[in-house]
Amino acid sequence: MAETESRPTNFIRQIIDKDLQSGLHSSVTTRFPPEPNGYLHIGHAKSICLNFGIAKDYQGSCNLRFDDTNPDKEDIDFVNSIKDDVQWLGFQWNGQERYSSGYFDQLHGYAVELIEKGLAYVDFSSQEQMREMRGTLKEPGTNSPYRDTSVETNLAEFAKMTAGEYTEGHCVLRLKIDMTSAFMCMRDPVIYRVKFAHHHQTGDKWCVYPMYDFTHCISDAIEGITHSLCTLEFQDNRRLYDWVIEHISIDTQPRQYEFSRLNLEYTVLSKRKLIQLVDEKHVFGWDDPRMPTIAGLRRRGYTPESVVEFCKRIGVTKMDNMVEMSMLEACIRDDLNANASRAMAVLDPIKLIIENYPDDQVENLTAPNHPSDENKGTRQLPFSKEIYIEADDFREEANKKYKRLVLGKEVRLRNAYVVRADRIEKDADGNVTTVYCHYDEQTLGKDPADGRKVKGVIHWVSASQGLPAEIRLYDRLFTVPNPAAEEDFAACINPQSLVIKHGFVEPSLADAEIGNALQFERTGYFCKDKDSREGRLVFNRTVGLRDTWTKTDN
RNA sequence: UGGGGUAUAGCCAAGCGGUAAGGCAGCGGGUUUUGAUCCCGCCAUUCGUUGGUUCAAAUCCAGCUACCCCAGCCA
Repeated sequence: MAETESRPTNFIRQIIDKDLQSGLHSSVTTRFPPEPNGYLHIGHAKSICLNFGIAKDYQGSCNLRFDDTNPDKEDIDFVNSIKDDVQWLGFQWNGQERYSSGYFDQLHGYAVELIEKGLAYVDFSSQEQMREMRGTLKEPGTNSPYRDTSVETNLAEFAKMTAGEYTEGHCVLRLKIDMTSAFMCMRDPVIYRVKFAHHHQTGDKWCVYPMYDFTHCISDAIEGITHSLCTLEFQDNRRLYDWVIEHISIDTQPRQYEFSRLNLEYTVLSKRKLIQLVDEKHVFGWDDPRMPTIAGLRRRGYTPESVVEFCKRIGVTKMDNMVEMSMLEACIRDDLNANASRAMAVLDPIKLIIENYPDDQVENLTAPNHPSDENKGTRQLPFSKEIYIEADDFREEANKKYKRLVLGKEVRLRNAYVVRADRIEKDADGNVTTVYCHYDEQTLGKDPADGRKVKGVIHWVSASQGLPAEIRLYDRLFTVPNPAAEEDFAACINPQSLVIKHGFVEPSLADAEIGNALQFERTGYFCKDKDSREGRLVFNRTVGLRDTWTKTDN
């Protein structure tokens, strides 16, 4: 595909360049740290490409770490799908995958250390009380009555928490920082809560679980992460990240840098909303081809190369953004134009009968699989007296701008002969059902000998040899560019996001591979769906061909 | 006067004191047995705004404006 050859340059790579030049670091270690509470989406792809891309370009390494500190929301199925998706994108993490839960013992030890230093305390205030004491954005908070509990008592109480002697919500372990800080996250943040939940990695070993802010920075430090990259909403949390690292006995010093998350028009990219789409059955599942998930894009026919290229094109900055869908579509078209084999399929068939063609003759025409890449070879295309053409490709009358078949005029059948439409048959509703025509048998592979010009070319499928197929056409999932900004985003789901056609495809597609990209000429890019069964072909439209005609004229 | 961030074309985005890259989209034209592809051309006298410093400012300074994030025992 047409890749932008230059290496990406962005503010994070500039920081890394500086750190390497100054000798602060001699190598780079990054990490991709998803919480296994859902499937990965295209926004995660941006982070994956950033983290793994940096590791690759700087000869460093990138860890895959599951940030699994909240067993209520997490599931082993999600960790498996995430591993699959990262590998599908073409990246390999350093060694085994890691888990924050793998550090629970160490994390607990650091919590005890902070208690011993008088920097953490067990708080028995209710959640409501804690909220009141936290203050507001403009007013400082007030100290908890438990803030001055002795170290010995705190040690004992935390031990009891850990031993399961307190119920959920009864108490938490908090850091003792500053209840008047302008950073809300520094107002004595909770770092451990009681939770009697089964964990997919640690089972029932724990009934206290550490919070994100306490876990993430320490996990980074344990793994020797040099540059911890996350999204903008964690900018305030960086103060807490640094505070924790500074106050525990650990000798590495990871630094956090934040970049803006991806927003894509006409879809949603928040885990919560995607979960809702699946749970409320607005889509058929996480891998529904309309979903912006990696699994959905894959099933839709997007290639890993196209997704990586997209991430390269959108760049990495700190600016809030809303990327147009056309950017993503351009990436997959670039890839598939170069790499997809061509085929013919008729989505809205009407019959075309060639009256001067022998009744039972079936001719095997040879067609190239790609217009410019001869290495892709050729295929056999059976031609017969009765064929299907697209209903849109015929009109009883039309102006000269219409380059298809018109009654009394000629058109080229792609890879075959020139035909002239003579008469038609209509159904009760007045729709054309059959076009009768004559073909010029001298026009196979060459223009008419008498020099007459035939400007139009239309695709077709032999009626007797073609295979019936279900063809699924996808459109944007939402009717508005920014559904996340709506009061009820689910109310903006596009009712036309899936349109099913029953058409015919050329017989060479009988054993197409699931997911393998094809171009249905003049129509778009497609791939066979996993729902296909013996005798029941199902194709997904990945993206239509660029179309500068139906847009303007018609 | 809570704090933290961000402002360059319709969208994404380079730029880092020396006179506005690139991509997407769009618009013209050429080639074409895909209205695709490909090719050629056009598309910011101006960088949120107002001042200041300078021979020189998108880049430095000050004020202003707009937008995003923060008051989970979520991440």
